[in-house]
Amino acid sequence: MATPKPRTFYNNDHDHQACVSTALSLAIGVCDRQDVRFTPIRKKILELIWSSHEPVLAYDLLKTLRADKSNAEPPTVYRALDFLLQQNLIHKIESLNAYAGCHFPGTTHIGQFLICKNCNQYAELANSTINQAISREASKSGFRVDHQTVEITGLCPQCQP
Amino acid sequence: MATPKPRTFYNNDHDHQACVSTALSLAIGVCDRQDVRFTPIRKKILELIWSSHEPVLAYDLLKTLRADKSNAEPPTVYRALDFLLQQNLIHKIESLNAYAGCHFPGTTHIGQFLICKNCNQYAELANSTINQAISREASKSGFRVDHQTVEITGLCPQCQP
DNA sequence: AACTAAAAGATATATTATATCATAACCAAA
DNA sequence: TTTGGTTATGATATAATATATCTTTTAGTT
Repeated sequence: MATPKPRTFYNNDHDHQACVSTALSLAIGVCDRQDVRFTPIRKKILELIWSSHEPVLAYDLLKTLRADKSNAEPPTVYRALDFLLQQNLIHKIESLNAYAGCHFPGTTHIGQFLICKNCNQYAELANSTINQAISREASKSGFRVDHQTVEITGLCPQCQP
Repeated sequence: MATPKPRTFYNNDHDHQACVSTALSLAIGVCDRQDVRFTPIRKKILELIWSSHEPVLAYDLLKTLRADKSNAEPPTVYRALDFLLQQNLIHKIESLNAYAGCHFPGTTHIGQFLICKNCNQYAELANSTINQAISREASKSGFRVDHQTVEITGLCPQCQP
C-alpha cells in the first residue's frame, strides 16, 4: 500500500469552508456505508472539530455547542466524540487531551501527528516508513504491535524563523 | 551514538529489588551532577514508580504514599513527578495518564514505549531507527521536530498465545 | 399503532491536574 | 550564628477531563 500524500499545514488564505464540507461529505459516506447514524449532534461536533486545523478540547466543544444547544452536557460531547472515534472520523491527540479531524476518514490507516507548538495546527501523516520502522523494531523485542500513538511536536514550515 | 540495547519485559523471577536499587542509585548520581535535591518525598515517589514495571497513576501513588505520609495531597505527588520528569528520571505515558520509570536516566534520549495490553508492563526503547525515520519523514513535510511521543500497545513476548 | 433499539437528556460523580498562599527546611554570606 | 534568600513542602481550594447511571425521546421495524 502506498503512503498517502501527507497533508501540509494551512495558511490563512486557504478555502477553509472547502475543508469543512469535504470532511462532512466524507463522513456522510462513511456512516452510510457502515450503516450508522450521522445524527445532528454528531454532525455538529464534527463540524466544530473541523472549524480549525487545531486539535480541540472537549470542553471547548461543549461551550461552543451550547450556543446552539443550551442544554448540552459533557456526555453529549463525549458520546459524539466516541462515535466519531469509532468511525475513524476523528483522532484523539493523547498528549493534549484534544480531538482532531481525521485526514483519511473511513480508511484503516496508522496516523502520525505533527503538532506545531507555535500556531497549534496539526498535520496528519499516514507514513508507512514510520510505522514499518516501529513495527519492525518492536518485533525485535518480541513485541506484537497492536496500535501506535505517534505525536510529534515542533515547528511547522510557516512558523520556522 | 549507538542505539542502547532495548530492555526486555520482565518475568516473575527476576530480582526486582535490584531494579529498584539500581534506579535509586542512578537517580542519586543524576541529582548530584545536576546539583538538585533528591529529597525523601522525591525518592519515595521514584521508589513507588519503580515498585513494578507497569506505568503508575498519580492518584495511586498518592494512595500508597499516604501509608507513610498521611497528610500527603495531590500537589505533593505532582510536584515530585514534575521534578522527576525534569531530571529525566521518569516519563509520562500520555495515552494512559500514567508515569513510568526511565530506563536511560539522566541521558538525553528519545524514548519509545511498548505497553502490553495484557500484563500492563512497559518496555522503553531508545531506538534510533525509529526516531530517525520520524525526523526524516517529518522533515519531508518541512516540519522541524522538537519532541516525539511514541507509545505502542500490543502484546509482550510473555503474553502472546 | 406497537414494539424495539439506539440516541439523547439529566444528574451525579470519578479522575486527573493546577493555582495559590502559608510555613518550613536548607544553605550561603555577612 | 544570625540574616536573608531560595527551594521545598503543607494546606486548601478548585480547575479540567471523563464516565456511570437512569430516564426519556426518537427512529426504524413489524
